[in-house]
Amino acid sequence: MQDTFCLSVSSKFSFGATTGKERGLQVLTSLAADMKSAEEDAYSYTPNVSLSLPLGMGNPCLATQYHTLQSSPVISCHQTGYSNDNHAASGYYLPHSLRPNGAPALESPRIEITAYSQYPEDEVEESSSEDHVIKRGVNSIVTLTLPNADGYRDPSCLSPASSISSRSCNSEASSYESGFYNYDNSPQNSPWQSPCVSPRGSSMLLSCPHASGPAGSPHHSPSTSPQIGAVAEEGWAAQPRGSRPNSPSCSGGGGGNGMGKRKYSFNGTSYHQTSCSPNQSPTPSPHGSPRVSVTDDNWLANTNQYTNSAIVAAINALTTDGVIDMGEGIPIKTRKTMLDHSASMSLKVEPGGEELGPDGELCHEDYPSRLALKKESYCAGFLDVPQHPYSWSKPKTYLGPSLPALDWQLPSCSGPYNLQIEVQPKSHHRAHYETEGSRGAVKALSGGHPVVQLYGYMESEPLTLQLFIGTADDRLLRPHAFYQVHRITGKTVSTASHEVMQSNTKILEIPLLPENNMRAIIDCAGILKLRNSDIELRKGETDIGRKNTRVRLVFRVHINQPNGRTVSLQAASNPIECSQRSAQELPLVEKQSVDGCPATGGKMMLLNGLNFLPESKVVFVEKAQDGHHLWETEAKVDKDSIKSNALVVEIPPYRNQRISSPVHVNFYVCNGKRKRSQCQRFTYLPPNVPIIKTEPHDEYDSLGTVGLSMHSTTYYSQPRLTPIMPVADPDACLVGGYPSCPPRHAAMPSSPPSSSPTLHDLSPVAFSKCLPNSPTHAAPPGPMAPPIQENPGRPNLVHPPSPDHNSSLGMLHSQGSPNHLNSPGRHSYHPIYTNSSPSSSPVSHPSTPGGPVESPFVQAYSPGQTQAAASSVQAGGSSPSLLPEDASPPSMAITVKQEPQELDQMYLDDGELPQVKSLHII
DNA sequence: TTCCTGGAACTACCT
DNA sequence: CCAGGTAGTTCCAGG
Repeated sequence: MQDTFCLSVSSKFSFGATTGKERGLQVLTSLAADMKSAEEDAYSYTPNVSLSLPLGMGNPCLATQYHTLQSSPVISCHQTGYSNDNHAASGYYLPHSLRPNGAPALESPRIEITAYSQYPEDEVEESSSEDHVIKRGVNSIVTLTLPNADGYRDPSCLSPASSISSRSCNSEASSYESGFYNYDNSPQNSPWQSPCVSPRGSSMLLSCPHASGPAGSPHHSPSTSPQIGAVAEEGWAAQPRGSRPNSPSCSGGGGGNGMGKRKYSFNGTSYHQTSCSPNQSPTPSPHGSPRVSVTDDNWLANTNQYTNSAIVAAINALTTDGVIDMGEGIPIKTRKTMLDHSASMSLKVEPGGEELGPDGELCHEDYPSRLALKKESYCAGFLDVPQHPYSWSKPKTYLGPSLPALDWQLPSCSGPYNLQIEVQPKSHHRAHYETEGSRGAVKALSGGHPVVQLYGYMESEPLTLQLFIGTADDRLLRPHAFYQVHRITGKTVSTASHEVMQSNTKILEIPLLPENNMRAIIDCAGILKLRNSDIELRKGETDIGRKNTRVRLVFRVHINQPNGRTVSLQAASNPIECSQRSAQELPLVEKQSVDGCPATGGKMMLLNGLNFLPESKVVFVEKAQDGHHLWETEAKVDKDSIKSNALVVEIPPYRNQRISSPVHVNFYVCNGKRKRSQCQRFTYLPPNVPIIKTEPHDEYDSLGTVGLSMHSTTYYSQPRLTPIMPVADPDACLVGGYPSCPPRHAAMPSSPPSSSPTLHDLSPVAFSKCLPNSPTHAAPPGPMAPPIQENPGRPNLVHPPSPDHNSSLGMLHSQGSPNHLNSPGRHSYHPIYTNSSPSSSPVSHPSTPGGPVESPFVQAYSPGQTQAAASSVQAGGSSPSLLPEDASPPSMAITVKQEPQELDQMYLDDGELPQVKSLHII
């Protein structure tokens, strides 16, 4: 953590110093390195680390910083709200843990930053209890120069690639680039919001003292963005990419790889890009800002979210102030850039015809000459969006700082609310490159499109459903660095949407209307693939693009509560394979009729999926934590029953017929060397244990009981698990392993909740695994944030968790629960999850811990509670009962930071080693 | 004309 | 260092 801190700080400096592109790069690089180290540390699971983690789950450091930067101003507010009022809440995002720890000033600062990011210092001060901390944080934040950090990642990554391609400009790239800027800009923070919102937002903010003043500043908010811009610039500098040209140049085809080698020398160029990018993104910003003001206002009025947005806006306004402060650390140049970007980038306005005029104009204006070319596209993008009854005008606001970072793990249900994916997306969707045309929207197996519905929401105000592309690996769910959601427009698209950049992640915002039963058909979301080389060049980026081709659609909804709190729910889809090749060659197991059976085996299991061949084999394997194969056997496949999409296998007897507790193993379908499906979970049960059937949708429930994996979920999750397993403790991950998860948490240290979040990051893997639903998600660990956020200034309230399901559970599910999707109704989640959740919860969420059901949230908010909860959860939750094995300490004891989850598996299978960045044994 | 798609060529990298 | 294979990225063409 400390390191992290230092890093961040350094980054700032760098920033300041960085004026020089190259230097900036270097700095960035160094920072990145630091960042990584920090992350690793976090993973390592040091208390301190844990703290850091909260910031950026996936990329904690970076992300965090980003947020921080952006958020910094905001943060103060939030904190106020959250932290002050809710310790728990704060913990939630913030690292209570820190406090618990006694958190050194350092830590606390970070955390807060990360979590909310964005409060004006003033606000911070206001915050009472945590104020001190917060202030520190703020200060630190300011000092941190978060912006820089942000800049790093974002800029580098996105901008480069995206910016380059013309398309990129338009679509994703633009978004990307914009994203950079956006990030900061990110609606929330940024600019546009602030502008629009500000007025109302201010009012909103009023609730939060902090906000008040600032509101006016909204416009200023951009200032905040500037920071970002600065970052971005530098980052960009790193990458040259003029545009596609570069990439292509790199290689004809494979160029991408080569790109990685691209040198910063280009930076200068990149710089431009950066600037450009902003422009591109600008569209958004420009539009956004102007429009926003209008729109936002409307929104605010209309939606709760707005409320949030309003808050955000207020924050932004404040931020502005804050920005200024921050500005100190940042080079003037940078600031300007940032500002611009922010403005431009922040939002892409879509649709609304309303915006069209303005947007288009704005966009053009903002854009640099270069952009001009692309401008059209951008603008077009905005304009294009089909109108809906529902007007988007102001959407995004809520993105604001108050909202949890994208890498935070959130529950899918809380109290009466339950966000579910009613219709899951197909397991394969070929993502398109910026150099390609769109490959259309993600589709559902049925041929339609994914459907998401929010249950339990009885208000008349529409809400905004956020969608972004998340990872599908074992680690905690977080925005996928190599993929971005791509907004699809056209006659065939019935759902309105608009893009927003948050951090480096593009978010598609879709209206959830009461008249539609709070149900949205996701026919407007495609997936953009970013060149690996572009992303890997980002500072702070630790993930590897190669074979990291699985993603999940992550949906979020933020519901404002009468008490001022905001309930944030998240649901992640089943994994989606995005590569052309794998989609054509690799077998895929989508469903398994049985999750487990007695050790004697002999039962038949039906597998549904894709690419099954007559020569397909089904192999059951059991790996030790260290990855060693303990057992492997080929199951008998009923050749006669093999179809491309289904096959029947006879479950082989387990090596030990006398197991006293469930044993988790994996199995996969193999079509040949290197052509094997992801590992699926399977549990051998003691003779007297009832067999659980996986039913496609309900599984969770059953699982809950047994802790068995969920079928569908399993599919992908397993893979992840697999990787993890080898490394850390597979078991933990294993479905059955849920218990294990808890243990981990426990192990995790309870580190104070605060820390926990961070920690979670580490543990995430485990979590993810644990979480049946979304293996991927695993929301886990660390970052799980309580579903409910308190608004600034508010006391910590506890939300009654949803009675139905343990809120905590729900939360867990949400993320992982693609399965859930199927059964919309099912809110209920398995306690098991809860257990798992605990793990996750421990950290951030109280909610998670919520295992306890209702109060999870509360816990989350109150640090103390959180911890307690977490621990309790873990301990109790771990459901030792569930699986002794899982409980097996090993899992708990060991925390591994893995790289791309999937990768791990894949690599492992291939012989490639999953990368274990660090393995800590507690 | 634009958007989608499906296929496949190219190239870099890994084994 | 070379060959074979794999995977990422870019192109092309048809609906």
